[in-house]
Amino acid sequence: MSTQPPRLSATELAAYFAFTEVSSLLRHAVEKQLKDVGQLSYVQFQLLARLGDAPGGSQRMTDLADGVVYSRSGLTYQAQSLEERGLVTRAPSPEDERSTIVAITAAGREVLAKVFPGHIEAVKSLLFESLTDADVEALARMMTQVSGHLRANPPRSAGRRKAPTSAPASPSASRASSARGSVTD
Amino acid sequence: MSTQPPRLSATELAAYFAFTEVSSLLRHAVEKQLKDVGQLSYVQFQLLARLGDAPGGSQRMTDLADGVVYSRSGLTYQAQSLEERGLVTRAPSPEDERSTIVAITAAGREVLAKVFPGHIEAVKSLLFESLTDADVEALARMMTQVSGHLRANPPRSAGRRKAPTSAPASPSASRASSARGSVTD
DNA sequence: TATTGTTATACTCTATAACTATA
DNA sequence: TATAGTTATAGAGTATAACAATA
Repeated sequence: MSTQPPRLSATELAAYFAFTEVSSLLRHAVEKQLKDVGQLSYVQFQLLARLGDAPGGSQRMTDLADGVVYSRSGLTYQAQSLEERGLVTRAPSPEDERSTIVAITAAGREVLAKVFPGHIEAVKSLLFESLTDADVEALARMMTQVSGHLRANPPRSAGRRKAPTSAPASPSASRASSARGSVTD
Repeated sequence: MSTQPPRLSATELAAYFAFTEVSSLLRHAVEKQLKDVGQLSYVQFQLLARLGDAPGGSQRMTDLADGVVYSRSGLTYQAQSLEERGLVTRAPSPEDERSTIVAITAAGREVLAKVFPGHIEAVKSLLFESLTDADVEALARMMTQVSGHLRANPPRSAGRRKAPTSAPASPSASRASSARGSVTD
């Protein structure tokens, strides 16, 4: 009824389906492992892992959120949950009293350590076991490439506005600032 | 503290992280598009798409579930939701009165058609745009391989039991039967 | 008894909007 | 006014267990 619908080649379709299936199964398995072994959701694991890597084991809420893709309130929710379990602490930043500094505790590191082996094993056996070294290298290159592309082109609506019917976007300013893939998007 | 922890090579790590990030961002973008354009969750889209491909546009609940990885109740929930919106119908099978046959409706196909272009475009621009044809082919091969591997080796606990501390599970029977990667696992 | 599916229920997660406080 | 974070709240999704009906 309008512009030619975009198409995927047979190879692209196959790649997309298989990619989707793999990531879905892998994610599912990993989530189960994290939950079974460490009572952690995937997001919580990511947060802990980030903190574990961060210098000083701590980060501001905003920086933590960056990349974990959730809403601010979602991060607060998870951080609270982790704090209640004693895996992280939260304290106002001395430098900027508006900020909250989240820091991983020893207990947090323990959980991380407890969970890691199984996590890695799962990834190894599920994702890498059936790939050659060359494949893994190619995969790393491709995914890094795509990932960079995604970071550079923050997916907007990802399916452009429906029929706008009205003005083709007079920039109401405000939005723009979101610059680097902030929390929500 | 026990057996040598498994390790990932630097390349594997990079591949895993990038893979994870890509699949996460892609999934997020696709979910947004499906929701914006067709008020569909990803699962609902998958169900509709399956039905759309199925001969006669219909399938048994059990067969539908197979591969979508959710619990039976979860499928019932989604099927109900789709039925309420008139996108599918549900009726007992004539052959086996225990079974429920789910069939996509014309309205269901319309939604599918409405959602498809944006979906494909998103996949194209987010996943494939930065890859060469050769890359796509390699990706398809790898993912198909891994996917086959995963289907062959249904991820069990994916992270062996913790220290049981108590009774190591006296099998209350019942459970075992789940045989072929059924719904739940 | 085993299988198919639904219901009841509880819980986790996410998102929006309103709000507080600092800058 | 803009930024950082929290709270209140509502809604979607998932899982478990109990259940009903058919095979």
